[in-house]
Formats: sequence, C-alpha cells, structure tokens
Amino acid sequence: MDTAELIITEAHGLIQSHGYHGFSYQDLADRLGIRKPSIYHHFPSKADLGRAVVARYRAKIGAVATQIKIAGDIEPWSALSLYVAPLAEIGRTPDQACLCAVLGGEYLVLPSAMQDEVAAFYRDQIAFVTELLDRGRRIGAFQFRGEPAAMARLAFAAIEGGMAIKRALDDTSFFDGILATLRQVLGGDGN
Amino acid sequence: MDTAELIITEAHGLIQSHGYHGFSYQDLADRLGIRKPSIYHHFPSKADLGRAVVARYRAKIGAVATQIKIAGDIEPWSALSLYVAPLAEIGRTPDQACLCAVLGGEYLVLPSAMQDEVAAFYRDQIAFVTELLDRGRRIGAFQFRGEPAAMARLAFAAIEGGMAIKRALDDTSFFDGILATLRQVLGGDGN
DNA sequence: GTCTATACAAAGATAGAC
DNA sequence: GTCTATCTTTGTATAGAC
Repeated sequence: MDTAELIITEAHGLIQSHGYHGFSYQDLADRLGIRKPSIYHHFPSKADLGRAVVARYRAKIGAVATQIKIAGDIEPWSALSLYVAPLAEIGRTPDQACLCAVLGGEYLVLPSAMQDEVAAFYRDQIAFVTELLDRGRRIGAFQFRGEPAAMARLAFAAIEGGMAIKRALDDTSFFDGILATLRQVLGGDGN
Repeated sequence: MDTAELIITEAHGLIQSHGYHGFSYQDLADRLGIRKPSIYHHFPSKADLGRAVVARYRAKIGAVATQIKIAGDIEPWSALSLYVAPLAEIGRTPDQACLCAVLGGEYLVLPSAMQDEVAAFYRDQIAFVTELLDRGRRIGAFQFRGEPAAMARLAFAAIEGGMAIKRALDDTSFFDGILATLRQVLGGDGN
C-alpha cells in the first residue's frame, strides 16, 4: 500500500477515537514510524488530510449502498442488513464510532472542506435509507406509518447517536440493540 | 450572577459550538472581558471547568425529569412534551446542540471527570425515558412493541444523533421532524 | 478577585539537505 | 520521499503584585 493510503488509514483510526482536533501530525508520525515533515509531503495541511479521510470513508460506505442499488431487487430486509453491516461492526467495538458521528460534534470548527464531506455523508446516507424504506414498504416488507424520508431521518439519527453513546456507556451490545429496535419499528419481528 | 456562574455559562456556549478541545481560556477571557489568569482563580484547570459545565447541564435537564416524576400522574404525552421541550429548543437553533451530543464525539479524549458526567447524563436520560415509556404504555397512552428500555435507547440515540446531524444539514426543522416521527412510533398520530 | 509577566510544551507548518 | 532543524502561534498553567 502506498504511503498516502497508510497515512489516511492511520489518521482515520485516530480521528475516530480522538476527534479531528484531538490528534496531531506528531501522533500520526509516531504510529507510522516516520517524521512529521514526511507527512506534509503527502498532505500539505491537516485540513487536506482530514478531507481525504472523510472522503474515503464516504466512498467506502457509499459503495455498499451503490451495490445494493445496482442489484435493485434484493429483498428489503436483506438489503437493510447488508447496508447496516459495516456500521454494526464498528458499533460492536468499545472505542470506535462512525467517523461522521465523531465529526458531527466538532462540525462547526472543522475546516470547510471537511464540513462539506461530512454534510454530504449525512445527506447520502439519509437519501439511501429513504429509498430503501420507500421500496420496502411498497413491496410490503416494511410496515410503518408516515413518510419514508421522516423514518429514514429517525433511523439514521439513531444510528449516529447510538455510535456516540455506546462508547460512554461501555456496552458493546448497545448498538446492536438500537439496530434490533429499529427493525422492530420497521414492522417485522426483526430480520 | 457571580463570576464562576458567568464563566460556566460562557464555557457552555463555547463547548456546545466548538467542543471541549476547540475552545481555550483565551476565548473565554475575550468573551467575558477579563484576563486568562482570572479564570484560573475560579477553575484551577480546564478539566475542572469542563466538569462543572457538564454537571450544571446534567442538573438542569435532570431537574425537568425530577419535576415530572414528582407530579407522578401527568398524562404521558404531556410528560413527554415537557421533557423534550428544552431539547427541542436547542434543536431548533442552527448552531447549538445538546452539550453531551457534542462531547460524545470527543468522549475518549475527555478528562475522566468529564467522562463520568457525560456517561451519567446518558444513563439518567435513558432511565427516565424508560420509566416514562413504561408507565405510558401501561396506562394505554403509548402503543409500541418490545421493551420500554429498548425503545428508550432508540429514542434517546435519535435525539442525540439528531442534534449533531441537524447542524451539518443546516435545517432548523430537522430536529422537530425527528421528534414528530418519534411520537408517531410511540403509537399516536403525534401529540 | 483581578491583573502583568512569564514559563513551558505542543501544534501547524516551512526550508533546505540528502 | 524522507530527513534535521527551525519558526511561529497557541494553549495550559503559575508567580507574584495590586
């Protein structure tokens, strides 16, 4: 893997646990076993690096959604499980959280390029969940009242909020519980 | 109002928008029109101040819950509205968020006294909502399936998550929408 | 209780050699 | 592409006068 990619990976981990303002190029250099100025060769400023980290994460999570959309006829409950899988994995760890759940707290003091990426992430995800819920209910798989868009916002807010809360409560099953309750709300007895 | 209280108030505002690591005693001094060392007279360290800010917020939100519990026979939908009112007010602003929604992102790099306060806040709130939902369903006001505790966790996660997301989406009605959908999930057509 | 002055460390960043 | 050396600013904090 090339160095830039390694830097992004390590930075992702640091932001996820420490926040954007909670990590420094020095932390990064220590973990990578290189010197601070070497990082500047790849990312001329911390804001550039931050933007790259969120952009890659957005692309990664977005790719899952895209694959589900391409195979347009996946059974809605399965599609939901597929979509939620990478988030659930993060949710089961004691110290990680969705990158954008962490950055949401710092939003107003983020470099503007990062703000744009974070906002785009939220919008993408809510749009995808909206589509999924809409189709699922039309087909008869989901049963909930109200607008799919409204339910999607609730679901996504709970996912992001759950990520933040579970670390403080030190309960690795907290997030899975949120997901299970969400499934129940969507009308089945779960999966 | 005494100076310590003024400092806490100003610090609360700064943390709410900038996060704990995003504000300094200098920022605070500028806003208060005093000098940095004067703040140290009241709060010997930034961690002390941070703890005091969260403690006061926790007491404030907790007081609402306590009042509702004392008057034990309030109609559940009204009790919910009362409880949610101060949060809804924050939610309607473009740049504020629940203090603990912001601090959740920074949780792992918070001074441990602050971590304790934040975790206690989450626990308090979830416990209160659990009680409220439980009683409400017994009485027949709410109609949802599953454990009250599970539904309370979902509701509270959505509240905290919604606070963070709405700032990025720059949509002042986003949070009210979350609340409305939550009411719908609890079984009525809203209020 | 508030001030001036200052210590000390860390952060973001650049210059220029290899 | 990575290094050493260095600059500048900011952040947390203390000493001690008023």
